[in-house]
Amino acid sequence: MSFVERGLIVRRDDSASVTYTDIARLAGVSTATVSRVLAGSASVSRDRQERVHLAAEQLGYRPNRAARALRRNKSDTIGLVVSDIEYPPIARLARVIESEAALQGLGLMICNTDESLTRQSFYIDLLLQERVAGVIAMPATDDPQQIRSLLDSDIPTVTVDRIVPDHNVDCVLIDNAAATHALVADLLGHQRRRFLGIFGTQDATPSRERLEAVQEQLSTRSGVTLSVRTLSLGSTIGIAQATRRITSIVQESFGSSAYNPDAIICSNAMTVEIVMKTLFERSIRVPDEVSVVGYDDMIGLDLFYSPVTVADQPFDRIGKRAVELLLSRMSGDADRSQRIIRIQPDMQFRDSCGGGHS
Amino acid sequence: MSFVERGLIVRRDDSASVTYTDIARLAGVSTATVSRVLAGSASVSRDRQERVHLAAEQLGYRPNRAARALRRNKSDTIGLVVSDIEYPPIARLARVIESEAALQGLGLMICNTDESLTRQSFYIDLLLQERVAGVIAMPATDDPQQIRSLLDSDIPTVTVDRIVPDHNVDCVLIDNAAATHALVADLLGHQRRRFLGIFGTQDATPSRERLEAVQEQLSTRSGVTLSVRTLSLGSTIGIAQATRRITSIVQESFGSSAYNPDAIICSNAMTVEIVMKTLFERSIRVPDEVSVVGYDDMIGLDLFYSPVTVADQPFDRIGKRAVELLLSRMSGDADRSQRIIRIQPDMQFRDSCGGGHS
DNA sequence: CTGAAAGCGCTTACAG
DNA sequence: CTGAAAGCGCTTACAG
Repeated sequence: MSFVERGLIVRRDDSASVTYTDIARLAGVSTATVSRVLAGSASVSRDRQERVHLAAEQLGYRPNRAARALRRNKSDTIGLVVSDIEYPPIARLARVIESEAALQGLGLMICNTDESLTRQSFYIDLLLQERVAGVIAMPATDDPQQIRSLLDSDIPTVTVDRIVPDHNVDCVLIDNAAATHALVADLLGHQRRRFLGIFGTQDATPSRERLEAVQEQLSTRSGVTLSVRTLSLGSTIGIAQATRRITSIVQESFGSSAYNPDAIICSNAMTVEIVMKTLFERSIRVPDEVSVVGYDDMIGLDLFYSPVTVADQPFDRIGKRAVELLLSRMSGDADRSQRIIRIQPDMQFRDSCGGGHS
Repeated sequence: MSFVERGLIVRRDDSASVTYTDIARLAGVSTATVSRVLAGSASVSRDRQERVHLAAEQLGYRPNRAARALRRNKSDTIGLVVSDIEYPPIARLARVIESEAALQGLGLMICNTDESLTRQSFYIDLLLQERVAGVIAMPATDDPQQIRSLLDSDIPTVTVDRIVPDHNVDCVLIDNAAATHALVADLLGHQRRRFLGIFGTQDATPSRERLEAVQEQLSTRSGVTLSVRTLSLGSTIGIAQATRRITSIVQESFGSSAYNPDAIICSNAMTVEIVMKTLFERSIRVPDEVSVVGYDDMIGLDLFYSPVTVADQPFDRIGKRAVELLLSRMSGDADRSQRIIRIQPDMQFRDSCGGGHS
């Protein structure tokens, strides 16, 4: 072990670990050769290759990722920046990305922003300090300024779900217009005429595209009305308050002098959940009195008292594509234009729309 | 910037970053002093402290975590080893741990094992390569041999949910006996007499403790029967096959010549979901014909066609305690005996048990 | 309180 | 194909 010959000035406080020096000595080669063999890079004679591999194994060599990262100014870790890992579709995204990253020997660092721009900046800074090899992000907003330091770095970045207008970031997201059209068509097919749309922040791609699509689709219909409520950025109000907000939107929408929608479009699965709960508590029957549809599937949604029709975002496929794009950027082709990949939604027609898919 | 004076042998391929050398020069101090100031360690004159902080700010200094990790042989990252980040209670655990870690400036690396011992070993090795500052793990089994290299390292480790018999690992988990007693008591209160228990691998703490508790509690009751089915370790069969297994357990349990339970105890929320789905598809009414209870709450479970009674594991509190224990281990007191913290379950009595909590 | 200097474990341009 | 050597950006024991 090299510790026997290390200077005495600084002592390691943990059990000595095996280094290239140890392997080199045992294999009778230089550390440069050890590096070449273990990195599988430059060509080394077969004989030496074997000796190095054997020595490494005998000594139980374990690479030191920090040393490698320092030398190469790039770690073998990628960062995942998301709003909320607890949101089931995002958990699925994380799972897929983690699994693909592991295949490349890359670690995955999770960064949960709660859609707070402050936390988002904090995490981007942390990832820059870490010199991560790449970042997959679902930024709180589409604003490039909010992730400026990441864009200005040379760290390959791919966004998911949200298009940041910058040539340096690819994006993978579903076809929100197609998803919306399918949902609205199903509602119209069930003779729904009074729509209530509950959408998220218009500072991010999905809710903006979805709202636009609904408005466009309904604008040509006569006798059909649309009432829209948008929520502000998650961070600015917090989850508890968002829940209260949605609950009150639903409550205010029903009653003798209210809008009384016969269809509610919810921009995500949490909204679906809150809406369904509020309707249940107020004994407003789904789908008899009102249809409910949403975006994003979630485990159990098909077992609700009225199974909910949704346009699922297939985050397993989205995650895989995102990793593909990221790896491609990581392996060099950095100076090209922005790639935007659209994935088709996975429609789940269930009873909440009116039963018997139209 | 220091790049102007760096040797020419190796060129940085990215934009030059600010280092201690730059700060030291601008502040007119040594790099040692810069380190002392920015690490907030040894005492430095107020005057120099200010100059260093000012210089760091002016230059837009960003620490290099790899360099620090290499020098200290320990990174500012902790590892989280879990079976499946997509399982909602675990997603919550990850969220809490991530949030607590961020408060300490620690990154969180996610390791998803799918309960595969191979993947578990792979990830432990990765975390060792990373020289993580600590690990919180939900190991696939209680067997210390499976995480031997982690235990043999000097990396502080805390387990969650599963007790690994080794003095070097603290553990935080719920009081499985109390949870079980509460569930069984509720079932008995609703005159249930024919129990079917579907438990997970007996190689891990929770299912073992729960099964023991059920058996013990029912053994003193006359006229009450218990049929037990246990599933093997997740990895050995995979999720799809586990689903099929549970589905067929339920299907085989009902029919003229079958056991026909009037109460099903499910060892986790995924089992609850599969059982509820199978019963729904077979039109077996809950709770009229059979009660269903489980462990772990999950969003939406209260909106099921029959809201499900569960003993929730409060993973937010569990996660916080785990981080506390880990930080305490990380700050030194490593050579003490194993600490085991029991958290009380959070009972959610709902209709699936028979309505109107007994 | 402070600085000069060594060294953490790798990678790689250079010179054979 | 191979090795000697420099250097990545920090931290810290040592000597003032």
